[in-house]
Amino acid sequence: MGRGKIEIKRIENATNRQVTYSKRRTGIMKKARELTVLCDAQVAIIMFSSTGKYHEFCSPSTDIKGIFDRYQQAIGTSLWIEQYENMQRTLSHLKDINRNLRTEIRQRMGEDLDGLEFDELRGLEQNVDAALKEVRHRKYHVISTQTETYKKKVKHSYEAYKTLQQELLCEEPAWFVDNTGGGWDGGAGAGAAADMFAFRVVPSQPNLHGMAYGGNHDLRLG
Amino acid sequence: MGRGKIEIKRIENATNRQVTYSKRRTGIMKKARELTVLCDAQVAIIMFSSTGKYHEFCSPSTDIKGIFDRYQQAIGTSLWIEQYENMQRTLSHLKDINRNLRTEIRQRMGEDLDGLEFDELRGLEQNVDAALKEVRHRKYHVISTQTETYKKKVKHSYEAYKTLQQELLCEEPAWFVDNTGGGWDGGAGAGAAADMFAFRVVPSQPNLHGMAYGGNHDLRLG
DNA sequence: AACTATTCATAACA
DNA sequence: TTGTTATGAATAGTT
Repeated sequence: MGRGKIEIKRIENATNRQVTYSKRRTGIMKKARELTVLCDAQVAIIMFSSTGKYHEFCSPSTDIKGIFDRYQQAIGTSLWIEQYENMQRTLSHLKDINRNLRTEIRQRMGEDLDGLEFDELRGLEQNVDAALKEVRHRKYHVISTQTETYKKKVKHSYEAYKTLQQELLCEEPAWFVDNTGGGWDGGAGAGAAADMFAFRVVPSQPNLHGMAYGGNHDLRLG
Repeated sequence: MGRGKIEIKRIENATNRQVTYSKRRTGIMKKARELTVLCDAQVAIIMFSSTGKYHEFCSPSTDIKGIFDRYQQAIGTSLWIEQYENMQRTLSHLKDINRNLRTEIRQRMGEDLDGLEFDELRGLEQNVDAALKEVRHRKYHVISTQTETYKKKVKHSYEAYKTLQQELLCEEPAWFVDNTGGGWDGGAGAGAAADMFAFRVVPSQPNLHGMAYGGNHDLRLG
């Protein structure tokens, strides 16, 4: 079809190649459109020229993605579907784990215990009891560490004050005398620290901030 | 081209349509192959006939997936990417939630407490303490329910025995006399139930079966 | 981008 | 189905 038969091999002349690509591409697209109409078929064509230019054809009433999804189904399984189904599996596995974790937390909070056997309840009790001891231990550790820290701070503060007082009394006693009325003593350090904790600890809320141990979790699935 | 020009519209005769589909399909595939060779192009074609039969063409040195990946790049972004990224997001969100849940469980087990403030520790302690009370309460409920059940069973059993004994003594006293030596009494019911629990409860393992509250969880991510 | 001499694809038929 | 063939379409080389 043309002024002479041509051999089907790569056209070396780049211009010629480009022209032929353009003409034949149009021809194929037309044929595809005709096939679509005449035979009620679904057709998708994607083409890249040697210069990287891109063209596509797709029968109406669908799109490339639609035909490709169908193609993947037809071909059995593969390409993205495998990847996709893997993710789906991972997802539902994660959801299962999630559900179990939430159940365990609720049970560790003393909820949803109806399904448990006696032995399980006893095990849970022992475990929670042990945990409670651990938490208390840690709490005491933290409070005593903080207390020590405050004792040291107060002590340092007191020493700094003493030093300053000495220096001032030597150099300029007059304006400082008024402030000596209340007085400081070494024992005040520990006392102040203890008071501070008494204040911080006792009146604060039973419920926690941060990780919300008050059972305020969103226990639905995310 | 053919023994007469045809109008480009759906061929109503199904057989004709099928024949035309087959012939024209072959034609398009040939054209595509020629384009591939002549113009050094990449071509992918997917076709579905109206009867659902599937055919494809793909230029050599690549495959359908390859061309589609290139297509998606060319078109910018889209098709499955959005879907895929949604799943990816959901997945990593679930992983985050799981990690938090595991952390909470560990903390409720008395582990990983180093990062907690004093207030958090105090809240955790109160919460675990309350949970412990709940679990104990439930445990006592279960054991007392079971005890009641056993009491009733033993009582019924005893009554059945009494009835049977009465009937046998009236009708055929001879062969039954040997078995009366051990004797049953009303109080034995409660006693037997209590013994059974003593046996079931005391020697069993500290660790639990089933949900494994012994801390035997796989706390890595699934 | 048009033109046209050719070859090719295929509609109807067997 | 598959093959044949008369005919319309596609297009290679040219302008």
